[in-house]
Amino acid sequence: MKKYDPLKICKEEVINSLDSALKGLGYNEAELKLETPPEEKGDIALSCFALAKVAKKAPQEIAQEIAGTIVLKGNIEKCENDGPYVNFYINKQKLAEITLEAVLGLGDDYGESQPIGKKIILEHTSANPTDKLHIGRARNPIIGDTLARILKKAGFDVETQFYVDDMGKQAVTLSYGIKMWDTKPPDDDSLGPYQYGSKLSNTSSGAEAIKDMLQKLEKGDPETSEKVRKDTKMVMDKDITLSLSKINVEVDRYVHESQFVQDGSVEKVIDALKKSNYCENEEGAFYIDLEPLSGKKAKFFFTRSDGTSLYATRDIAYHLWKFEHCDEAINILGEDHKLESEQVKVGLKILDLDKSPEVIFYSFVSLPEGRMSTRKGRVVFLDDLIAEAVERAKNEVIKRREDLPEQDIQEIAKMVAIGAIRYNIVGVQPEKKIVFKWEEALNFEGNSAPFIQYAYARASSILKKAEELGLKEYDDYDPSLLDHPSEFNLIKEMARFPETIAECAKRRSPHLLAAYSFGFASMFNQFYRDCPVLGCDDDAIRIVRLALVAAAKTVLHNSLFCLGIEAPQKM
RNA sequence: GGGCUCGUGGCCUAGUCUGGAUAAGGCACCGGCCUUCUAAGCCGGGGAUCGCGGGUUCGAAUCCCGCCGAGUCCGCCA
Repeated sequence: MKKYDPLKICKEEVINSLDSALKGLGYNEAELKLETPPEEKGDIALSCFALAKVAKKAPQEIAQEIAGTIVLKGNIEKCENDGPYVNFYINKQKLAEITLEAVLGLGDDYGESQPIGKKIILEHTSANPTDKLHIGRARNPIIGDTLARILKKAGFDVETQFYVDDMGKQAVTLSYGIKMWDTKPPDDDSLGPYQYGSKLSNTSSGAEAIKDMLQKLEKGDPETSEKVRKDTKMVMDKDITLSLSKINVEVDRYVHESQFVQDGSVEKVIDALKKSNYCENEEGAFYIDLEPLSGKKAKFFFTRSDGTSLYATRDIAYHLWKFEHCDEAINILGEDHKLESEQVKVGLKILDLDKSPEVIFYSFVSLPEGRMSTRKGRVVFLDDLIAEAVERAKNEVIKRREDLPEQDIQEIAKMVAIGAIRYNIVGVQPEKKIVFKWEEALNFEGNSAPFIQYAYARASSILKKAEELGLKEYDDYDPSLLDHPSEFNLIKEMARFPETIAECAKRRSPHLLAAYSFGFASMFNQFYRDCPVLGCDDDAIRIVRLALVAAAKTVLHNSLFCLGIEAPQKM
């Protein structure tokens, strides 16, 4: 497996020679942490501060000793002492050889790890099926889908799930809004069915009707269940699943909340929680006191006084089911769900489950005017963002490529627009809040998806022209002919891809992949400037550069794929 | 008021987990590069008391404490 990870091969060689050198010098218990030195100071470095502490010697001295005794072999050609550091230099031609072999040999599989044999259920989005998605909620599928793609590449068996809330007050409110629409439509035509139901819930008759429907729903009344299912499905199909597919997000499984009420598992959760020592009762409603269990000064109500369940109660049943089907569960949730998530974790612990979901919380997206609010009409919907992005991208394409037919322009505009949206959101750490600005969300240059797509299009264009020139065979390239720094920088960055994927998966950090992809595209652009491929007058060099371009194209493709961004052949 | 999160050039972000080599990019600004594979690109330049104050350490953007500012939660809502 390690032969698929060129950088790892080199690092292991460094570790092996360090091991023997350190043993020879009497530093037996050393734990070796390798780092990446600044440019021009080699490829792999060992800092000797930790050793200095154990050996009670100056780190400079130790570094010097190591550099003096180390025996190098394989792909490492040089080792230098620089102050408290030992810097290792990889043989550039050899790195080129093993990297190109790995990338060209594996193609789309380059960067992929062997199957780990672990199943992860990754729940994301799970937006209320009451309304269309706005850009704040859109952070959820973008983080979730990207992470799912990365985890798959890293060897996990991943299933993504969307938890459809077809129970509870909001679902009933939607249904009631739709029901009343026929009898007496709202005066205010800006209201959607959910907002209408919500408005009616402020009247005593509305509140009464909703409460009545809710009880029927929870007791499994067939007519009510059927209506709510139908109404929520309508919103899911029309407003949510469709929007998600526009940004390249396909969810593997939609899990309905009602399932857990109907199969009795929610009832079992309630019974079990009631037996807990931390359970208390307030006017007929049951709750768990969270303070002794998690230090949070809050009451976790898991039934209403009429005995019906609450959201977190049902979520516990869902998680019990989840853990019957996976080894690890990851949830992507808005930061407003922190307490609810804590309730679920506490509930699972009370029910003696030793597993707990790992949760990634993201901060809200706000507008420059302030927090988004549907009620105040201060909101940007995902569909509108997409439409605007496609429109602007189309103008950009037309500006540059008036030669292309309408259909190509449209396709490229779509790829660029969706890419820009996804990249812009996934590039930021989830816990940082985002203030939405059109010019940033639709940024098409610099650190953006189109920058990466452009590098891909350039690589594609070279290969296509090569083929037209009859140069489609470059299997017998000779890596030893490479010697330009831009070629080696590109190779080095390429060699880092498998490690990057593994790191992103381990840290559950999709934003690191965005940064890597941008850096790699930048390397490619520098190579493009410095090293003519088709125009190269030496046949053999042209061949090896073609191989390099093909490999770069593969890495760009694999990066973009994991980011859920399409790779255009031309733009 | 209490809990959790965030604070890095004019603006946006990486680096924080795991403390180490001159704090890394992008946008904007200034100056260059299209008779050679797509200028959505490339090269150069200016611009940072890493919110503030203490502490730990040979060494702190990074770890600890306090303060200030912002977000979020503290519903028999989801």
